[in-house]
Amino acid sequence: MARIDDEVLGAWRAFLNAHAHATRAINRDLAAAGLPDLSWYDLLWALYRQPDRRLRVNELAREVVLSATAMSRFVDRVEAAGYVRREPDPDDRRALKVALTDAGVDALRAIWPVYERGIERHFAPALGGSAGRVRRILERVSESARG
Amino acid sequence: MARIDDEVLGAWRAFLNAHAHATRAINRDLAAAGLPDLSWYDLLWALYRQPDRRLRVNELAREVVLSATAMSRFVDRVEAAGYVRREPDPDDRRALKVALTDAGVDALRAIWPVYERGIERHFAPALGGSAGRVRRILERVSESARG
DNA sequence: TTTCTGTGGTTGCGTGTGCAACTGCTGTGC
DNA sequence: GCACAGCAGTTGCACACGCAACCACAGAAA
Repeated sequence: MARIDDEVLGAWRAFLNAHAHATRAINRDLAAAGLPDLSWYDLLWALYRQPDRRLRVNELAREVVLSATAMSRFVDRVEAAGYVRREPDPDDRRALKVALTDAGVDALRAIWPVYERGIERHFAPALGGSAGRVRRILERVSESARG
Repeated sequence: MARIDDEVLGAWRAFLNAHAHATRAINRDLAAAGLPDLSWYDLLWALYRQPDRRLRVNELAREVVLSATAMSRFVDRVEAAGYVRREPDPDDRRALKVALTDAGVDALRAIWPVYERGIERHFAPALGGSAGRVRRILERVSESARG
């Protein structure tokens, strides 16, 4: 049933399992602390990274790998929580800028310690000294699958 | 905002992105070929691996990392497609065995070529010669996150 | 200008998911 | 034997997702 290299297939299966277990574990930790989902952090962090802390809905969707539909509704929820605000884009009247609010920055800071600890406990130890190598490999995966 | 090693954090973010892009790419290929989702393959394959091609709903859920709820309904769909059959478990009248049917084996064989090609195109090239190393690292991630 | 193609964002619909609550059964403790 | 804690599996509910269809606007073409 397997013609491709067994180690490659094994790596793929391990990849799927590792992702499922690691994200579940971290989301469990976050929920236990009464904090929102991992994906909320990713969204807020994507905005925080920007010089003006703003991104169009579209760009945000690409940034956290979500469909435009899902992002539209996701922004609804995060906006209802007060962490972001939709603003008209002066350069393009079709578009909307999603702007990080102060409450959003607070949320980011509240989530990070638990998230960080999750990464440290569930992910980092397995890397040993190969973090850089693993990073480059996984970035290549993103790259070649994005097309 | 980041106290942990930047390479570790970078590896984590690359991990999330790689997973999102790779599974999307492969699911897109499968859908284009009129084939079911990647997760269907995983379910069928988990059964195929067993000596008697049977697993309890519970075990199946652990195998493909899904909640019992989700698995119950997932089995509904796959059973409706004729790829598996629910059978009473003679050893425990609470439990049900999910048995792979011949049509399920056919489905497995139909899906595999497209799936394989997806792995070869979107995942394997990035590994270079490190498939074994990556596999072991990711298996350790599963391990330490499963608790 | 006017038209036409295309893009940004949202919404209706069908579908997938988890949690909590439930049924039916197991197995231990008494 | 009989109660009772606990597990296997399913279901009601609330919520998240993608696709296709839609509206408003942009930008090139004529």
